[in-house]
Amino acid sequence: MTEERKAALMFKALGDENRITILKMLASGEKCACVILEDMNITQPTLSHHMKILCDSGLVRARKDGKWMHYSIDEQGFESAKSILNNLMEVSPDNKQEKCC
Amino acid sequence: MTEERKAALMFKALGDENRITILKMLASGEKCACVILEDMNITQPTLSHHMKILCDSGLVRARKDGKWMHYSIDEQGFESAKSILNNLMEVSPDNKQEKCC
DNA sequence: ATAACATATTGACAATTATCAATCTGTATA
DNA sequence: TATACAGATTGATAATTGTCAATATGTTAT
Repeated sequence: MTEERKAALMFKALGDENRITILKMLASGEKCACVILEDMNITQPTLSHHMKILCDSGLVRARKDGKWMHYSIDEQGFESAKSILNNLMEVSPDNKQEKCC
Repeated sequence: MTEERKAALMFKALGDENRITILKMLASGEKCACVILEDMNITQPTLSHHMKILCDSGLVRARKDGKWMHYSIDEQGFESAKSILNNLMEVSPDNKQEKCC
């Protein structure tokens, strides 16, 4: 997978209003799915869908406890997002300044 | 507009492979549209569409010079993106830890 | 075992977004 | 003024993504 694709996937995960709301909730600590669901105007399958995207992106970790799923921010994933954002600004060797028209 | 919506819009702008490629090109300095277009496998209207999204998000600035458009990274927009990302982690007053199931 | 519950998965549909061809607008130049 | 060029806009279509109802899976309690 290209760097560009990786970056785009990470930001796609962040590019949804409901997922931002979920991340903000998780900022205050681990939450189980049912608590997140209560505070949001979406159905349970939709929440499950969003949690999958957040976990796949590395931004969120899941912990199973009996029949409950507990979700929390994955700090490492967030650091990764930050460095992807920072790396965008850095000039790569194959990306030299071209003479413009 | 809610904070969540603003954040989602910023990350949506970043959540496209072609736009990431464009941003990487701009990292090495200002480029005119025709140069960007040459290096990418998209048509001129599609590029124009992406540039609009990047400019609207505040990540890129446009400068008109005769019939050419020159685009460059807007550092302030990038700082804004970074702080949105950082603010996600911060606990807001209305976002207290709830007792979980 | 059975029932109740939490979450995941599936499949269908709606909304959004990316893309292109055609056309329009504005600018420079012959 | 006429022509050529750069980029924006429009309208149509394809691809992707978000959403829900229905159902499946796995877990706890009766």
